[in-house]
Amino acid sequence: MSSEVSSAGATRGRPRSDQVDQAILRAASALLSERGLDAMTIEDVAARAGVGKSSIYRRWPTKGTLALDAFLDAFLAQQPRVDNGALEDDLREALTLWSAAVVGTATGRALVGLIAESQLDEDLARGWIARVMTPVRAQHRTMVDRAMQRGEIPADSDVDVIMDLLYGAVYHRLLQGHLAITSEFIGLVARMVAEGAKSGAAVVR
Amino acid sequence: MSSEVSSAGATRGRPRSDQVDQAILRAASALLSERGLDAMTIEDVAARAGVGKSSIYRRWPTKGTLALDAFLDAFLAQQPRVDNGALEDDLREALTLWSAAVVGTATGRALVGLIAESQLDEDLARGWIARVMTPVRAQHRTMVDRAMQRGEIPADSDVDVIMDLLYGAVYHRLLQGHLAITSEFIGLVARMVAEGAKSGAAVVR
Amino acid sequence: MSSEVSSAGATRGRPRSDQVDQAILRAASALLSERGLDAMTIEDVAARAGVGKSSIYRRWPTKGTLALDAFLDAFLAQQPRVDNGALEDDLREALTLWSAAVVGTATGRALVGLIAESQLDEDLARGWIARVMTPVRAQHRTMVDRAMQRGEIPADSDVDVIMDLLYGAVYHRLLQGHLAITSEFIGLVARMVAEGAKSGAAVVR
Amino acid sequence: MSSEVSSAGATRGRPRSDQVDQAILRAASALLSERGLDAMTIEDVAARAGVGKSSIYRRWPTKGTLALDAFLDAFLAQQPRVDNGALEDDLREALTLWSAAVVGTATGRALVGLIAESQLDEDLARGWIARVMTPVRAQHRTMVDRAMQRGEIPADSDVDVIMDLLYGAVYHRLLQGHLAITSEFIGLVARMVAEGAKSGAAVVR
DNA sequence: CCCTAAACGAGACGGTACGTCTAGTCTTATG
DNA sequence: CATAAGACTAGACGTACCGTCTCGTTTAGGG
Repeated sequence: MSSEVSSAGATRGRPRSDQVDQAILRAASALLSERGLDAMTIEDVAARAGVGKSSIYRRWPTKGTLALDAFLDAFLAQQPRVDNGALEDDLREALTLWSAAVVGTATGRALVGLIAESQLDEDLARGWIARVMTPVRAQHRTMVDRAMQRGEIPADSDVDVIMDLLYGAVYHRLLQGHLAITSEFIGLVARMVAEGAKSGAAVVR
Repeated sequence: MSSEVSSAGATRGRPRSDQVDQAILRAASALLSERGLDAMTIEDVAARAGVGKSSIYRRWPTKGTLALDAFLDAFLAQQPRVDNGALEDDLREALTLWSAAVVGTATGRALVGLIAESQLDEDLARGWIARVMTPVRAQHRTMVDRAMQRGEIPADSDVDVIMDLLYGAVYHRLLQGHLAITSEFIGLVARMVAEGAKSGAAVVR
Repeated sequence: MSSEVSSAGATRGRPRSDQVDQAILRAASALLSERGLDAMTIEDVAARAGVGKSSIYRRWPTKGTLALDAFLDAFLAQQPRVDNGALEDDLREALTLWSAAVVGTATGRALVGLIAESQLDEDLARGWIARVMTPVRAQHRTMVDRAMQRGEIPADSDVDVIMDLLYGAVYHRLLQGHLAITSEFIGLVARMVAEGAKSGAAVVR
Repeated sequence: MSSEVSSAGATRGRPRSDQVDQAILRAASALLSERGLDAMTIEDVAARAGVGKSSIYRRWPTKGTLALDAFLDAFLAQQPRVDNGALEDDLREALTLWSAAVVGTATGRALVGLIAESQLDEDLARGWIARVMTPVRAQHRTMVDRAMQRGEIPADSDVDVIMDLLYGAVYHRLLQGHLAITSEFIGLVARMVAEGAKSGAAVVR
């Protein structure tokens, strides 16, 4: 978000300080965890980082985009690859790891806040898709790809739909809060999605 | 939300005016549709309704709860019962109706804003579950109940999980915005959920 | 400046609080004396008065107009009438009293700051003329009027010019700071203006 | 102001560029005329001159001192010597020329802004006296000196007082703005000062 | 002819105050 | 008592400049 590749080699003027980058991200990350996105103000971040407000606005256009970068520091590579040889097992394990990272944690509260904020902040919405959704889906998509290669599910399955069902269910409970995300729930979701996929239901006819 | 039953019959002083109730709701509803929840300020609602701010705060504790009431005016009974004799058809039709009401409409924007806001406003979160989630789910749950009675799916299926998969998928795309909600998508979701349910995957073992 | 006569008797809404008025003026006055107009910030005034910034902006459009009101509290009626029976004596005493109030005092620094600020703030410039220049000149003008009635100076003298010469000289030294305002200087100024007036030089031919 | 004589002959390193000097002064002068001293920011001057901010700060400690140099470019030698053989005539002509240069002109606005700023900037105040007041007064003082040599006014008159009366009056109207500077006003001022001086009123007894 | 120290442009840096906005509460006069 | 109006404290917003500080890049003199 803050990275802008200089087209030419023209680096004129005083270069941005990495220390400042780090100080801001650390402060933002801390406040995000402690108080949530809503209570994280730019002014507090600046004060906590020992930085002028303009140094923040120079780098991030909105609170959300800053929070996204701060969030990624914590969320980075927290979703490891899994491979159990069977689709249902892979799906269950992926969901279990996801829920461990997210349910009842500071990371989870930050994630929910970012989704809420991204409804209002177009920059954030784009960044969210590009830097969270896409990588995480790419990572998890390999589970489904392997199942297709194994012949466990049809080769022409719509992977996106499978992943939307899988993650949609847990995000739904996380965001609406109408029911708890238990291991039983995760087990049922994984089994249903796997069964549905095996039956060829995800093939576009 | 706004109704507070006076415990005794003691109704002293000037009674609350229904006209004021209506004026506030009409103004809130209009602003909600026009500009979204975030840009709908209590001050604007008061001005548009020709009402003092305190008359709003007397009735609703937060912006979100007011917006919820305003939203329900529009959303009320917009989700009709369907019955086609086959689970997949019922699910597809329900999703289709839901998406027609929500995708790209003012109602949809309001719905998304309310979900976002409910992450910050506990009163709203409770109201949202009680007054939107619960009724809509109850209404749609009958589709699954009928399928169980027909023997189309196992009698001990976990209906909540089925519904979370069904609605989770579409809410996911609505909130994350990573992919469009097309009729193909709806078709695949309905088919996969129906197939998964039929295979007995939703039964708690 | 802050007084606005309500055209009708319509006093709707919560009335402005006199306590707030006083608190703001007291704080502004203190800061004006301590640090001068330039270092007197609206934020400091609000903090010192225990008042929201908007309560200041509601009353005064600019820092200058607030400072003017604060200044008048201190300057009010500090320029008493004098009457010695001879124009030169009157002029000298008036200048002496003025310089005592202004040279090397907090009031003087405030006065100089206000004149400087009034070059940038049209509202303040108007207020300064209406509420400082005009009253003070009216008060001192009586000295010249009496001299005309006595026949000491021609009856058709231009009183404005006489006063501009008198006060112009001391303001000049006060603002330019090129030379000190001594009692000798004041004596010479008073004498020259009195002599010039007696010689009929101030009569428009 | 910008000239600093190097004590030894040690002029090592890259010498200051005259082009830069000129570019800064030209930009400052333009902005000073267009928008006044208050709206002339160092940042704008640098941008307009195509110069780094540090090149300005290297030469001038404050905005005021820069503005003074910029002002002098325009004001330089704009106040020519006059000699009519009679004090009153000389005074009137000097005031007339001064008012032509200053009343309602960009130069006048700059002058007023500089006087205002010099109340806050000690460096500027010193520079103002040394580089504007003193030269202009020295120039105009010759009028009074000639009158003394001619015997038109007493030889022991206090020339400073005479000049403070003369210029005090017009500066007063210029800065306070309570009354216009008309040719009638100038005529009366010149006559009164001349008459007062002739009567020996400016002699210290 | 190279060396080196200062000037140069650009622009980042920590600050500060601005004037605006909204929140939610409080205080009037009027119904 | 409810109401419309609007003042109240509080505090974040995003902007604008300040005066200082790094950068990489000239540009001259002195060796």
